[in-house]
Amino acid sequence: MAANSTPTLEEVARLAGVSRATASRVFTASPKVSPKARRAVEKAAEKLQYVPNRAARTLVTGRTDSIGLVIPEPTASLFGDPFFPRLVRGISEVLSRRGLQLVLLMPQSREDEARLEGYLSAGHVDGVLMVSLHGNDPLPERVHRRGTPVVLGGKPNINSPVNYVDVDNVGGARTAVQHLVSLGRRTIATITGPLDMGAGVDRLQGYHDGLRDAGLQIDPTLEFAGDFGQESGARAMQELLDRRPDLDSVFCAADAMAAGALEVLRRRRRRVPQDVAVVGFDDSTIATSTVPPLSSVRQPIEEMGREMARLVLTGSDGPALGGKRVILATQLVVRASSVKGGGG
Amino acid sequence: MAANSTPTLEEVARLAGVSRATASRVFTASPKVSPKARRAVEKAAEKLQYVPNRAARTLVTGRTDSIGLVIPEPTASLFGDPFFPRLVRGISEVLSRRGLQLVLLMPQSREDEARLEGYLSAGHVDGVLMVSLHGNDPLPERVHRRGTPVVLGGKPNINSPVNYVDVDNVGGARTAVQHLVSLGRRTIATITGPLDMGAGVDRLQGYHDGLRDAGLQIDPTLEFAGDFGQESGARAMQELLDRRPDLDSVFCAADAMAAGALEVLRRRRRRVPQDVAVVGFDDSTIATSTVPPLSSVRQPIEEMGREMARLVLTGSDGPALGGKRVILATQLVVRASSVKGGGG
DNA sequence: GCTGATTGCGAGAGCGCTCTCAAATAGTTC
DNA sequence: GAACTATTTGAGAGCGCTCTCGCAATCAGC
Repeated sequence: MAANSTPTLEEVARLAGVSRATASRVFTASPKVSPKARRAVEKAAEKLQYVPNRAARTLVTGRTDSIGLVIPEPTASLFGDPFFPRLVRGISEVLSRRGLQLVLLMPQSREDEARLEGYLSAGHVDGVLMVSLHGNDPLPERVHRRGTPVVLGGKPNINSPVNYVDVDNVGGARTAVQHLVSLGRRTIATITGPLDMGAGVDRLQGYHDGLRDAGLQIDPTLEFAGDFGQESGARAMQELLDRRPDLDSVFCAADAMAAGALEVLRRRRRRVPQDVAVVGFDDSTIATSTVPPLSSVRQPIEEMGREMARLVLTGSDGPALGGKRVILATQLVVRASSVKGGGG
Repeated sequence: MAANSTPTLEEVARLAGVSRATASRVFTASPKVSPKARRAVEKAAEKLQYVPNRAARTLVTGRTDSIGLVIPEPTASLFGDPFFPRLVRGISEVLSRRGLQLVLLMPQSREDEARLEGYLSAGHVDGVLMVSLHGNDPLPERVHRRGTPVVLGGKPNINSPVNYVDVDNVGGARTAVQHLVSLGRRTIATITGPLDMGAGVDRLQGYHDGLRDAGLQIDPTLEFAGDFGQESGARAMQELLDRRPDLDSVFCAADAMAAGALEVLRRRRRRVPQDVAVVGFDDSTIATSTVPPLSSVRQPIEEMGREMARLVLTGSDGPALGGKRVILATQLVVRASSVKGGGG
């Protein structure tokens, strides 16, 4: 009934009739404690509802047993959809097994990012994962230099000593274009992502590669940049149709943009896929809810998460080995936006 | 050049030629330090790249200056869409101003939840926000009882002493039904959310209220439960059409379910809105990308986030006052799924 | 029943910081 | 310039925990 505040190890030890050291050993799963002493401590802890104070433990061990995942606000909004939970699922799978806690951090502003750097540097986490940063964000390098293991999700667009895991954006985009070519399309436009992001650049690269494979010309009038968002896809489609009424297909670097494009195509009375075939990227939930359903490039998001987690853990054991990178394969999913009656 | 590890306050103080206490005062923005001493400390800190060790500070102050936001995995997937970033934006807005760090926690499994309870109880955060838990999850109460301020987003479906903020689900659903009634619809079906969630129950309640307002009968054959997901909406719509081919409208407790319903209506050759009017809930991005665009009930998500943050902060100042609650108004957005040519 | 391992335990130092308290310094007033 | 008051400063305790060390207890071997 008494409102005593959180119990300490000291109190548990006293109640159990052992020393603080012995009680500590029970909670650190550390060597040899007699079954009798162990039971006594466990019982006392149970009775007092004892939970070890994390700050105290961290102070002495230097470990926090948690890993941070940094997702800048704009990213979170764009990938609204399953990207985010799927990534977390993959990461968690690996961390859970090791008893580590995942904490997500979403800076909303420059100001937040500054605080975040302090947070990460202050030893709040044992390692940091970051996804799809814009431009050449200095954060990963800064944190890396301070000795915290860092793993990026998505290739940084500057050369950087930081480890990263990425999906094969180039290959995926190339496959998408090859698919359109195999369908007999020859005037293939693209709505690119932001070109200050690795994914944006790489998907455009893959588009170019695909054209080259087929002996087609790269034509700037067939390219228009979006920002991965639906609105931008609609705007881009309008512009492209105005410029090139003869286009017979479009590769969109994101499903959301493809959804925007489909809307415009419908308004302009172009039949999909007969007049214009459309392929997206991400294979998000949007892909199955558009009319017609969207052919899209699927990414192994969970696997990316798992790989990121694995990488950050090897970093936090040994010294951070610089510049490790892992690239994961993508896969084309064909639906009715490119092949009449195609796919699910 | 020497690889000395993270500098301590001691070292900064020595370099600045002051005592540890004075140096500490500089970083805690605490009382009177002479400009001269302050400058010396700041210079030393800059030179050593000093960042205060958070664990040590927490150990003595008992504060962590961070607030946890718990989002169970299934929730994160369902609200794929902007819900999540918008909520975070609202919360961050308030926390940022106070210099607090928001950390997100996404338990993926029962096991994770157990660890999470430990994490929260171990004093890792000064307060906890939780959204849309299923059933009567014991976590909030447990954490609350341990003395950590807790605020729920969404009404818990059991009576609980825990503070919460919710949107007016009853009122929103009621308005949606009134809208359908005003359109002359009389056979109004509903696809409900999961009835072990507050939002599910309340929206059904609002549906009933709306019918009652209009003097219409509550008819169980017009109700079918979904899980807020698109698939479940499709299944529910099929079932409802089989049972009641005469229905002239349907209120869906989530946009994703409405999207599933629209798909089925299209397959069954029912024109929307002429034959069947559809209204969703959430006013998510899905609402504008369906064909036709979806009338939907908009929720003030950011405001909910802000309110949650404010509430948890008052809790962490004074003693946690039990059972404070805040309900925020919703708003109907009319589009073409209920009114021909209607809305955006 | 004595010696030498082996195992279980407690004493105590100390992680890096904040904060109280009293000493030192600077500033006023008559 | 003495007597005070206001302002800065430093010494030191201690937050709750882990972990090294050395001692006590147990056990095996002969």
